[in-house]
Amino acid sequence: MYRDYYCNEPNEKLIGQDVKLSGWINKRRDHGGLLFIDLRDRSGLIQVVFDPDNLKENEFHWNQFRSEWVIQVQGVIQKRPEGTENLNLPTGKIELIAKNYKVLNVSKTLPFELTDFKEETDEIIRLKYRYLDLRRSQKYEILNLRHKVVKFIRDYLDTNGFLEIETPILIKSTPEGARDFVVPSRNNQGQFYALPQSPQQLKQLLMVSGIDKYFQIVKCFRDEDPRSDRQPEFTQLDLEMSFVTQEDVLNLTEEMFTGLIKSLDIDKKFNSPFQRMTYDSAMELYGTDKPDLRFDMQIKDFSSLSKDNPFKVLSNTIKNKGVVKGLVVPGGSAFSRKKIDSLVEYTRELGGSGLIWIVLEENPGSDDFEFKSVVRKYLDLDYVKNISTTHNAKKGDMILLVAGENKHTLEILGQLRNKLGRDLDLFDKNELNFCFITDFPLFEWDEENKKWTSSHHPFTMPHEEHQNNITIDNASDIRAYCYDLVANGSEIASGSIRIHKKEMQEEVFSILGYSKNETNELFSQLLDAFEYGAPPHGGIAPGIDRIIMLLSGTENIRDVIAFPKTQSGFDPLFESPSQLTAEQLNELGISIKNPENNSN
RNA sequence: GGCCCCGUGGUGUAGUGGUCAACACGCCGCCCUGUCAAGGCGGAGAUCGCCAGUUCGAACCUGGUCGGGGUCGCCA
Repeated sequence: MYRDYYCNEPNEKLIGQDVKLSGWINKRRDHGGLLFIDLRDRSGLIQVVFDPDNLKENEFHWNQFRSEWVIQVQGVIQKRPEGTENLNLPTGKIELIAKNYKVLNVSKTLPFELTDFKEETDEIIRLKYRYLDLRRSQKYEILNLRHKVVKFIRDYLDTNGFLEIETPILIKSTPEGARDFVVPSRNNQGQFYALPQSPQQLKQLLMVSGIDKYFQIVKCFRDEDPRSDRQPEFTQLDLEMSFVTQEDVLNLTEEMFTGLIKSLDIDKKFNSPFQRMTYDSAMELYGTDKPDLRFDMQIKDFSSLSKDNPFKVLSNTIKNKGVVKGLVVPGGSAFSRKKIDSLVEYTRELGGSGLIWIVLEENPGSDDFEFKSVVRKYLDLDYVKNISTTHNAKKGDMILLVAGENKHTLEILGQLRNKLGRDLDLFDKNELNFCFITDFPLFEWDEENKKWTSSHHPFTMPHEEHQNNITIDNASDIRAYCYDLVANGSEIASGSIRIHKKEMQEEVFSILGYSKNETNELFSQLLDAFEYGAPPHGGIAPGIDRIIMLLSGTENIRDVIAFPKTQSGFDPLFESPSQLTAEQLNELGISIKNPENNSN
């Protein structure tokens, strides 16, 4: 036996007892004739005292000890002498007096320090030595949190009658959605599997099988550029239920998330019940389908007040079927000119033609209304008074206006709103604000490829009133039983009620531009199944990584994944992706187009 | 693919045209029996990501390139 306790377990009740502990040397304080070490494992630290009077001889003398050596110590737990307690440590009132020890392994000097008080080492170095980075307590806590979340979900869904079922990782490439990661087949040269972007069709087939309630905590793969909240492989809780309506799925989701957060001992407050908002109002009020509702500052419509304005930038936009919309920034008059200019620049980076800012000046002791703006000479006082009154802007505030096409204008203002929320500290970092966004459009117009695409995925059920009229002509009007769970401006889960009738599914595919042949080729496994009594069904898929980000307060998805990849999809630890040998390529029947990229 | 930011001993930083590239932590050695981010003294360790250019002279300026981060496109 290597140990009797984890390092943080001994307490005053064990005083006088003989115990054995094992762990890493976190820190060594060598006083010449006396050595203190902090012995560390995943649970924490305990101070061990090496005093020559108490120690047996050993192959290593204790003054050879170095950081990160792995040792086993046997000794007696002792109350620390008066005045030497360390209240920063849970074990700070006691210490282990070493009587015997064994060096289980030595360690080279680490490439970076694990101490918490230093500034963070460059991430690429930490990823290369991820196994060392993960020794740090903050990293362990995140992995522990992740374990608890997944454990809760499994228990909760088990209690509610769900079956956890595995689905294949080697499946078939489909043209919809993200780029696939592909795997060449040796037995079928020239043919490829694809890794699932999600087990979507498989779980629907399980519903046809009568499984009724399915879930899986499963890796999904999308060969698209990573972001701070996106990795090429990530984990979803994929779940599906038969004989359910949208309301059933949302209620289950809400109950699960509420129960989850309550089960965790974390310092976060959250709203209950969750808010509900349609996609259309989210876009109109917040300029995004994932609004951060921890703060207000809704987008306001200034169009009708601006349509006759002599300032052509405003009136001409309205004439050309555009809009003038904007934000009232509370206390915005305190912004420096430099700060305002950076907002204008930010708007341009987002593709906006410009940002009109109007600072309503604070005039203590006077009722005079005055304002500042770079377009001051084009704007009259009455207009500014008018829009201020209508949209409740007060002295000391700033009005920001964007003129242009409606959707683009809203999206720009949505991003500006998020930036201002961050810059002005408008929200409480310890708050979790959950909201279901519902009634997404079934289709979206893809301007680049001049075709309709699914806004969620092609298996989404349209609302009843559109079900008998799924045509190209009204494609933009069709709303769907499709929903997202959004928290603090981040999409946490996404789901829908699915189509379960072959004819309706075929109508949707035809609007997406698939011929009958293509539909059969790519989706016959699902369409055939629908002919054998497919039940109504629907589900949702929360992103596990994002849930952990939210709960742990981290801003980067790499922090919640044990072995993540960089933004270029590189794994610095294994140095993958990597080349194959000539024999491997030959066996797969693959030749490399640019041999200079493969020197094997 | 576009845009923005970053790259200096092992780690984190300073250094914006001119002698041996500075500091902290870490590391090595010596001293030290109550420290806990121990302390004291001493020491080693960097051709400033890479390539080219400008210049009498480049860590510093310019161009390119590689790597990292953020973001837009992309992500059914």
